[in-house]
Amino acid sequence: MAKKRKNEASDGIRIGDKILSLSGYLTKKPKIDGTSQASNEGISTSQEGLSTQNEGLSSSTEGLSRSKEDKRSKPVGNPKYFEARQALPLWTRQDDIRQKLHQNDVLVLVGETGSGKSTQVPQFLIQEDWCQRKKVKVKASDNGTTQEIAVGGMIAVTQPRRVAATTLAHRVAKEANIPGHGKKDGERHGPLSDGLVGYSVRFDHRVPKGTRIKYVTEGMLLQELLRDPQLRQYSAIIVDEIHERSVDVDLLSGFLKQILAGDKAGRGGIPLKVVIMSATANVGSIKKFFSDSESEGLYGSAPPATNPKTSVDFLQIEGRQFPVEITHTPKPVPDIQEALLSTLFKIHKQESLFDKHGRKDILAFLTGQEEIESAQRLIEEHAETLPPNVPKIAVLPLFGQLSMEAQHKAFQPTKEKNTRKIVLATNIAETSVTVPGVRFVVDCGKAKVKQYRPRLGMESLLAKPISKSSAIQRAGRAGREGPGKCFRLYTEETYESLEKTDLPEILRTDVLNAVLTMKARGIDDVLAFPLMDPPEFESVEKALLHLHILGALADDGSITSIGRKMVMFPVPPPYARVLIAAATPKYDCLLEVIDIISCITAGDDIFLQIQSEETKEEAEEFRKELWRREGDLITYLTTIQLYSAENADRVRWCKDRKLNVRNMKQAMNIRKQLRGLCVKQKMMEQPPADPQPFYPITPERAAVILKCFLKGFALKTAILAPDNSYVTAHGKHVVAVHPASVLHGQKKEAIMFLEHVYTQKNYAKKVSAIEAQWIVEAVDRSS
DNA sequence: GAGCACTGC
Repeated sequence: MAKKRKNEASDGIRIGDKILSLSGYLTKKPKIDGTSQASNEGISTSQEGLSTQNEGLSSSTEGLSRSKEDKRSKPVGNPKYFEARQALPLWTRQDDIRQKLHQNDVLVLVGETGSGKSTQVPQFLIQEDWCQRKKVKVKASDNGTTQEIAVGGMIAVTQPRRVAATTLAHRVAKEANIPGHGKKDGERHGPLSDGLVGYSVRFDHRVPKGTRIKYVTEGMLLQELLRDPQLRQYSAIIVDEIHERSVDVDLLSGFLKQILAGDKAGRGGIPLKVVIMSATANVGSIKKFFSDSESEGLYGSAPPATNPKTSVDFLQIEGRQFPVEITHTPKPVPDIQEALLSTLFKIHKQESLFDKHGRKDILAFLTGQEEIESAQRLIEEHAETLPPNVPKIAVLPLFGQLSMEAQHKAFQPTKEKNTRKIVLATNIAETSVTVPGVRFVVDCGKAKVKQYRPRLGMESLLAKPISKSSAIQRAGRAGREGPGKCFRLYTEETYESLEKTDLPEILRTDVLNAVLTMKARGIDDVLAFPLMDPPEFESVEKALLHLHILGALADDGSITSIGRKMVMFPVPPPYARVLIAAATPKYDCLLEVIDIISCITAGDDIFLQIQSEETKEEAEEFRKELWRREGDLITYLTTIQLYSAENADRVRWCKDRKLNVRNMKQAMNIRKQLRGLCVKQKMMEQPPADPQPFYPITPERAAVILKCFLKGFALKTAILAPDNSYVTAHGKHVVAVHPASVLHGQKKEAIMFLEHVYTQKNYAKKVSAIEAQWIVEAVDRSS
């Protein structure tokens, strides 16, 4: 992998009439002398293959006394769960795990679904000597005085999703807490009040006194890093589900690598142990990333590594999966819908509805809503023609934009006795949710992926071939409850031609937030930051320039006070910039801006798409009261203001207007969080509590709010051309107003859009009507 | 006239 820095010569970049010097953060740091790093001592790497045969044997006893180990192999915690825990594939390997971490700082653990790694590994480690809290003396960095602090004692387990973190915490709390111990009077809600196990996710924190194991979302640990760069309260960090490769986990890996390679002075000499857990076996690059002492940054320079020896070990645990028989098509299929239909009905006719393991339902992976809905129609039509002696079919769609109830239906067994369930799902069923009862998987081999194009400054959302790893994951969904079958609607050659793994998110998204995250955590030379998959130089450069335009970075590339303020808000940097502008006397519209940003960042659109024609008319009658000529942002504002003024039945209110109830609730959570943060940042006074009476916003006020949004989105504007198309002010692309926008089909002098996605066309989403003159004013930094 | 999936003191 050539990580050569391009554009070495660029010493200034023109933005409008301004030349920005990049010398401050594009200079290559001198490479650290390699002599001490050249030796490989201490790096004991992979023992793949061997380790799986070791099952049941606790191998070597070096470094640990035998008797101690024996004692530890017995479960600690609630006896009620001993039997289930001892049956887990991981159980017999616990001495191995302890041994490896006793000798090494990093353990890469591969364990398939059902191996029990997320629940058991922290429990195996918590009693280790190195995992105990210790009092140490550290020198304060500012005045050089020595102070005594406590280091370690806790284990953090990171998860990509909030639900995973909270459910795992509850599960482990039940297992680990000895009943009746430590429970205080009046604390009767759930085992988490006992201590030992806690969790911390956005909007929900339960970290009782005495917590030793803490489940957190990846973003939450990144946030903790802002306060404590050495993660001093932790003895170990367990990074779970690293194979999902979120941007957050990539950044976290970089910071962990730096802590591991650092001189440990900030931790009073106490090392941090790291367990990296993956459900897929292709962890070669991850092992290499953590063991390479000659750590390459994005473009070849190294972090200050005073302790180059990071020893990495490896262990693979077999999962608890039933075998899945995989069938490919002999020839490429010309029509996916046709192939799907014939495969589904072949399975349905040939396979029994039940066996000793239970139901035998079908899960089909398709690309998106449109494909799912047309397939549903075809299947239902064809099902009508089935002879009466064949079981019936119930088709259930499953995708993110569906209501909670509709999604729930896909998880529940069919009520009718003689009926087979066919779930037609997007990628949501690959990672986020598990559909019970599935014994057959049909895989179309594609998925829609969002990809950021740094050069165009826009995203695309298109169906692309999945990776091998994803295909294996999909097939695995057939073997959770009994032996299964997977039918791939593509040839074996096509499978062999697939990429090994998916493109990690950091290579698919705008790195704007990632770069600001690094800058705020003391990374001056972001190009030297260690990443498993460094983005292209141009992407980083674009992000740096964009952050400079937003005022988050100074001319020399250092973070500004605005930038520091921006990272306090859990929203993308342009939104954070708008929040800060809204608090200034010039705009003075913070409450309204918080309302709008809450709606936008609550998830997908708060307005549900309307399925049938009849409900459409009805809902549109209700929605008319929300629509505003100024565009989508002011429409969101009106919506959330009316929603929060609603006293009677908010769920009913949403249903009438076809609003996503879940997202509206989420928006209210975000609103509360943002208001709290703004009060804390002294950007406003404590606002009055809900419900507040609703007053429709005046056009003048709406103009102020939109001007304020331009402080974050001046680049995302377009002007109406003589041919009635909108041409972007930046880049001169033609954009069409997305059909979901209230401004769709309307002609305005100019528009501002918060999102820019290529699907069928170049679409502008979250659109507002503006005046061309406002764009000029917004770009002027002095105002 | 169109909508992969997550997430953040």
